[in-house]
Amino acid sequence: MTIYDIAKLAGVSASSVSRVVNQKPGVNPETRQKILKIMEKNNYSPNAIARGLVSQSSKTIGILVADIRNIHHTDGAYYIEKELIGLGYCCIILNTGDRDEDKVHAIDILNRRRVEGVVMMGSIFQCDAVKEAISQQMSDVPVAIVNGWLDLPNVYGILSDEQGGVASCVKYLMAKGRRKIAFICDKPYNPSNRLKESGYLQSARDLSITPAEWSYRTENTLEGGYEATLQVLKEHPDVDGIVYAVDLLAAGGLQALHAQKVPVPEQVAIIGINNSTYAQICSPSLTSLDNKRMEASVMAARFVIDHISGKKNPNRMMLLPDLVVRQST
Amino acid sequence: MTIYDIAKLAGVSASSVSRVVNQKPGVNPETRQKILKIMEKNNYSPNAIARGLVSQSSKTIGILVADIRNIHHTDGAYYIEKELIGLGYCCIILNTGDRDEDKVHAIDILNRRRVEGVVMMGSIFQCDAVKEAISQQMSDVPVAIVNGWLDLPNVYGILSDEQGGVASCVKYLMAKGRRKIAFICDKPYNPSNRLKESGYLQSARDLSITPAEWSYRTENTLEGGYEATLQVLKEHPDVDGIVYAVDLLAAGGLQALHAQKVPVPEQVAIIGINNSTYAQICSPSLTSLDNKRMEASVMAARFVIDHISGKKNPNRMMLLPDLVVRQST
DNA sequence: TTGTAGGCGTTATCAC
DNA sequence: GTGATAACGCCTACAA
Repeated sequence: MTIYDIAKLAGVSASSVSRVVNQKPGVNPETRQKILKIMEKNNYSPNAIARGLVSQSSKTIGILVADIRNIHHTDGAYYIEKELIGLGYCCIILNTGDRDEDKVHAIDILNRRRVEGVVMMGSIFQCDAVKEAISQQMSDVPVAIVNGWLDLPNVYGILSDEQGGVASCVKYLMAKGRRKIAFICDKPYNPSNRLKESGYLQSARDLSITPAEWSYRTENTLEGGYEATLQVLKEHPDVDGIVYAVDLLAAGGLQALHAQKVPVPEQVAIIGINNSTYAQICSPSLTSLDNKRMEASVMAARFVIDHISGKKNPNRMMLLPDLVVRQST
Repeated sequence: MTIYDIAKLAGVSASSVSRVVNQKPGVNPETRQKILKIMEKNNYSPNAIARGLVSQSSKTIGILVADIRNIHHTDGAYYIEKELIGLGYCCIILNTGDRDEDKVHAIDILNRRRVEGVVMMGSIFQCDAVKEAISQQMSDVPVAIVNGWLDLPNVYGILSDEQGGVASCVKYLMAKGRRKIAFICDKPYNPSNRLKESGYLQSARDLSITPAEWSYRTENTLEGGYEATLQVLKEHPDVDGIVYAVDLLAAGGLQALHAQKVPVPEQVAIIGINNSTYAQICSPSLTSLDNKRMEASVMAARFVIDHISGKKNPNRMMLLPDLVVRQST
């Protein structure tokens, strides 16, 4: 059912139908009613693809996520979709995984579909491969990176002060009298994790330990946190505080501490990052660093929209995390 | 940059370029190389919108979710996207919320974009409003509903035996000697929850209680589970088992039981549903009903693809849940 | 092997 | 207030 079909049924031209569909003036009220009625009867629905072709606008935004199952990313996607849907945009969400070629491939897919903006969730998109792909293929649409940044004119970086955040976690534990503080990070060596690690290494210099020997890496799973924590306990029986790069790891660590009958927070105090539901569910509940992912996601969507509608924004900004104190410290 | 631009640069016609782009035969190898080189140099990328218009196929699938932040739904979306991306499809994910008009509106959006298939995640899409919208606007594309079903020729229902699942939870508790078993369900009165509730009510008839007085409803949040559990303890101090409709509620319940110094599972055994990460994180870890959401999601994607490629499948099928036993029982 | 012409469904620009 | 007509970028006969 096209505007031509409707036009034929109504005994008018396609242009008149188009005017009615788009609620434009310059059509006789009676004709309009007639057309409207026929459209309704045949439940006509305009073809967004044809519309996109002629108007040169897809009304589509791409969202790139390493893994949509990671709540931390999905939460952001929710707010982005919410911001955009009201403006007539749809979101195409692509899971890229963490391989460079797949990230570039995803950008290619979005480019072919002529998306009008892109939001990338996570620091793994802060890499040369993505930078090159953007500058080659998407140099004319806004790209916002949540928790990352690339030095290109059309890229907006909404960063979180991860380094300072982790440092504040360490300092909080120190203020509580802890001196043997370990750090357990998830594996992917992405910019975010590097910052977290360096935040730990720097602030831990004030401790009576060799920080590098107290910094661990493991898989971002419950088991990963469990195993790494056992290792910490084995290599450093005198540990009295652990900062985990992610709540999920802390949850796994908590189970390891329980298994070893180590009282939390009495003997070992622990802190997670993300302030997720996991942190609330754990027992004892987890003190966790709120790194403002939601706010960052909303900003990302706004920056993309603003760019489309010609409004200016700074290319780079940083949000400051807050520590949410619960029972584990 | 269009095929015409490339054609001009290469001194050939647009159709030759088109043939090269689509890797079709009937073009001189040398010409092909020349065109290829020019495409590369100008990093030409075909316009999927124009292509969609002429080929009458959007290569797009819509995914409807009440709330993408609900891991239970997102997990499914992940598998669906994974199945489809390799076939050249992209997914548009829409958060509908639970209001009928918003669900219908979402269907309208997908229809305008001429999606070639739809997957709806969750039983809330099993309702008359959606049924009417589908039969009016999307009667010619496959629609798969995960955990729901509508009696229309183009709709596939991949159901989970929620009723039997909850009944088996109750029976498992009975086999463990429990006799005072309560049921706490989340609020939305959707088909899934009705089935869960009736599964409880039926199997609880074998107990020495009045089931209706032991069946509760609350918000689907940690606090909801907490409060409802306190209420159960208050109204039925002799409770010795609780089945929660969702792991998150059980996690909240666990906190309430802890707060009231009720030992789990010694005094009260509890079971959740979904077998999510929450169940693993809790302490004690939660026995939980695995309702095969992942498998159902993969099936949904398959059915949609099969329908598009002309393969037949049953309109309705049911997956059987498994109980995953952990420490809470 | 190559090029031309028509059409996919819409919108926008003109005439009338 | 209306209706032709030409784009938009691509694909596919069909003709050369």
